[in-house]
Amino acid sequence: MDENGRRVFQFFNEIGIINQLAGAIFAARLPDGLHVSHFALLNHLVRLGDEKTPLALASAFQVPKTTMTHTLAVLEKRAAIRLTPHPSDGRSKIVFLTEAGRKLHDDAIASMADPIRQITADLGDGTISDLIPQLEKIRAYLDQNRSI
Amino acid sequence: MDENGRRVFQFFNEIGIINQLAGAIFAARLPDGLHVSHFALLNHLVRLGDEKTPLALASAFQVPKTTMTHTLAVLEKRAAIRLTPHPSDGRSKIVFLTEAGRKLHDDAIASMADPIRQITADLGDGTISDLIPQLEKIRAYLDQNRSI
DNA sequence: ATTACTTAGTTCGATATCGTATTAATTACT
DNA sequence: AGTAATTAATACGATATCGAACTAAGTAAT
Repeated sequence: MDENGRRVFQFFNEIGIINQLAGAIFAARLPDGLHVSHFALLNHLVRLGDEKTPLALASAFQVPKTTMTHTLAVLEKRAAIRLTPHPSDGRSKIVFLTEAGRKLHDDAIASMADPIRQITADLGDGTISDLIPQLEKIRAYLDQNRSI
Repeated sequence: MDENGRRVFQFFNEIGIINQLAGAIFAARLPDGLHVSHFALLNHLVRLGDEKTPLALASAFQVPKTTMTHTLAVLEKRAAIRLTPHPSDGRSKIVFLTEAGRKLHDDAIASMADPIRQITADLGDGTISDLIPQLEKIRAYLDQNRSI
C-alpha cells in the first residue's frame, strides 16, 4: 500500500473510532431499550419517508435482509411501525411509521439534545460543519460503488 | 435543537453511514472468519504496541470488559495473541501479539489493498486526506470527553 | 490484622447481526 | 399454459455485543 493508500486507510480508521465514541455517547441516552440500529431506522423513515419495503430498507442500510427482518420485528412489537401486505406484490410488505413511532423518534432526538449541545458548544465553530459537504461526497461515492 | 445542533447531528449521521458502507466493503474481504472487531484489535496492537491489559484495550475501544474478554478469547483460540499473567497484579493479564497474529494482520491488510487502491484512485486527490487532521481533532475531543 | 471498598476479569443470560437454507410469489422463456 | 429462474421474506443456527452478577486480588482505613 502506498502513501495515498495509507492515508485512505487512516481516514476510515478515524471514521470508525469517531463512530464508536459517538455511538457510545448516544446509546447511553436513548430511551428504554432502544438500540442505535432501531433509532437509525426510525430516523431514516422520518427523514426520507416511510412506505418502504423491508428489502429497500435493508439495501439502504447495507445490512442483510435477515437483520432487517429482526429490526422491523422489534419495532413492530413496540408498535413504532406497522407492516402491511404490499398492494401489488404478494411476496412483499410495506413499512409504515405509526404515531407512536414518531413520538419515539422525537423522544430519542430529545434524549440526545444535551450531548449534541455540549459538542456543538465545544466544536461547533465550523470544525464539524465544514466537513459535511466532503463527507457527503465520500458517502455518495461509497453508496454508488458498493461492489468495490 | 438549533441549526448548529442539526449540523452536528448530520455530521454523525454521515459518519455512521460511511462507517457502515466501508465496513461492509472491508468485511467482505477479510480472511476466513476474521471479524472487523478482530481486525481492529490486531491493528491496534500492531500500530500502538502490544503488552496491554484487557481492561486497557476495552477502554481504548470503548467497549464493555465482557466484549473484550470475548474478542480476546477468539483471537487467542486462533493463536493470534497470547495472554500471560500480569507480573505485578494477580488480577490482571497482559496481551501479546504472536507471530501468527502479525501474519494474520498482514494478510488482512493485503486483503483490503484492492478496494483501498480503487478508492484511492477515485477519491485520493485530497478529498479524503484533507479531512484527516480535522477528524483527528474531533476524535481526540470525543476521546477526552467520554462522559458527555 | 481486620474490615470495607475498589478493581480486573469471567460467567451467564439476553439481544443484535449475519450466513445458509427454505417458502411463497413473481417473472421469463418457450 | 407450463416450467425454470428470480425475488421477498422468513426460519434457524452461529457469532458478536452487552448488562448484571460473581470471584479473586488489590487497596484503604482503622
